[in-house]
Amino acid sequence: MAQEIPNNIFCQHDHRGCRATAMRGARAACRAANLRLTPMRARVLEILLESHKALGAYDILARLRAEGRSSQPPIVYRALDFLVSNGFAHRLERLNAFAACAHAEDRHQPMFLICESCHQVAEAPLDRLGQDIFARATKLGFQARSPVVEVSGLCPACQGDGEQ
Amino acid sequence: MAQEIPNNIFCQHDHRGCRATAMRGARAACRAANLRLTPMRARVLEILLESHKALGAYDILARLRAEGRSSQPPIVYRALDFLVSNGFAHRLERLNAFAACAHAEDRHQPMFLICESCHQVAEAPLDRLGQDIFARATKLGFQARSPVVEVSGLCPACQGDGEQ
DNA sequence: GGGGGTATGTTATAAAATAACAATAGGGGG
DNA sequence: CCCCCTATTGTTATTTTATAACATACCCCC
Ligand SMILES: [Zn+2]
Ligand SMILES: [Zn+2]
Ligand SMILES: [Zn+2]
Ligand SMILES: [Zn+2]
Repeated sequence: MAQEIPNNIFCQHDHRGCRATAMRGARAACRAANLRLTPMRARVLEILLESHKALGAYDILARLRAEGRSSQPPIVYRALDFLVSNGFAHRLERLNAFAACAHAEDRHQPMFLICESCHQVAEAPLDRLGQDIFARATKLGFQARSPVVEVSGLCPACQGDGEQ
Repeated sequence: MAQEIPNNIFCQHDHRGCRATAMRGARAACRAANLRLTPMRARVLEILLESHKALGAYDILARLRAEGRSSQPPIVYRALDFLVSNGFAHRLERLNAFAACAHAEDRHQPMFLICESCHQVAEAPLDRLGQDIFARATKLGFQARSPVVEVSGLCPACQGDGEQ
C-alpha cells in the first residue's frame, strides 16, 4: 500500500491497536489539560475510532441507541463539540460528518482526503501548505484564522476499480 | 472585467458594474456552451451577485418569494445546481451557502476567504496552491479530484474593529 | 450537607436538502 | 401546424442535520 510515514489510514494496519493507542493518548491529554473525558465523550470518540470513515452525528446517535443508551441529538452534538474543540476529532465540512483525529498528539492543522468510492477518510498534516495558504491570505489583506482543506478523489485501493 | 489584482471583493468597487459584467459574461458563456440560462437561473445568479456575501438556499428562496414568484426549495436548489456545475457559482461548504463566481471567465479552482465578522466572502484563484495540494495527495497515493479550500478570518475592513 | 459549576437528559423546533411526481414549455420532424 | 421528446419548472411531502430551551444529575469544594 502506500507507506508508513506520512499517513497510515489508507494502509493496512492493526486497527484495534491504533484505536487503543488513540484512546490512551486522549485520556492522557485530558488528564494533562484538566479536561474531562467523561464516559459519554469517550464512547463517542471510540465510535469514531472504530472506522476510518467519517460518521454523521445521527450515525453515532444510532450506535449509542443500539447499545441501549438512551440518547438524543444534543447529547451527541455536545460530545462532538468537546472532541472537536479539544482536537480529538475533526469536522468534515463537505460531508457534514466527523472523524477522529489521526494526529492528536500534536497541535496541527489537518487536510483531509476523502475517497468518493469507499468513503474512507485520511487525515494528513497540512504543514507547509497551511503556511502557504496563510501567506496567500495575508497578501490579500486577509487575516486568516482557520483553514479548511478537504480533497475528494480516489484512495489507493479504489483507483483500479471501476468505481465499485 | 475584474482587474489584474488578484481579488477585488474586499476592495471598493462599482458593484452594479461588476454585477452587470458578470451577467453579460454568463449569458455569453451559456450561448457559447449551448446552456440555457433561463429566467429562473438568471434571477438566482443576479441575487447571488447582489452582494459579496454567501447566501443560503433559503435566503434566495425568501427573495424570490418577496418578488412574488411562487417558489419552493427544489426550484432554488436546481437553479443552484445548474450555476455551480457550470462554474457560475460556488458552494461554500463551511457555510452551507452559495456565492457567485468572481472569475467565471476562466476555468479555475477557487479558494475562499470568509470574514467571520462582516460575513463577506472573497474568492481568490487557488493556482499553485491547488497544484501543491494535488502533489501532496499524489505523494500519499491518493488521486485527487476536487479540492475545497476555505479560510475563515478577518477581512481588511474588520481587522481594526473590536469585531463589531 | 449545601452551593455552584459542569455535564447529561428531554422535548420541541429550526435549518438545509432531497424524493417523487405533475404540469409545462420548447424545439425538431413529420 | 401538430406530435413527440426532452428539459425545465411547479408542488407536496419527507429526510437529514443542527440547535434552543429547560430539567435533572453529578462533582468538587467548602
Ligand atoms: Zn487531526
Ligand atoms: Zn476508496
Ligand atoms: Zn470562481
Ligand atoms: Zn469583514
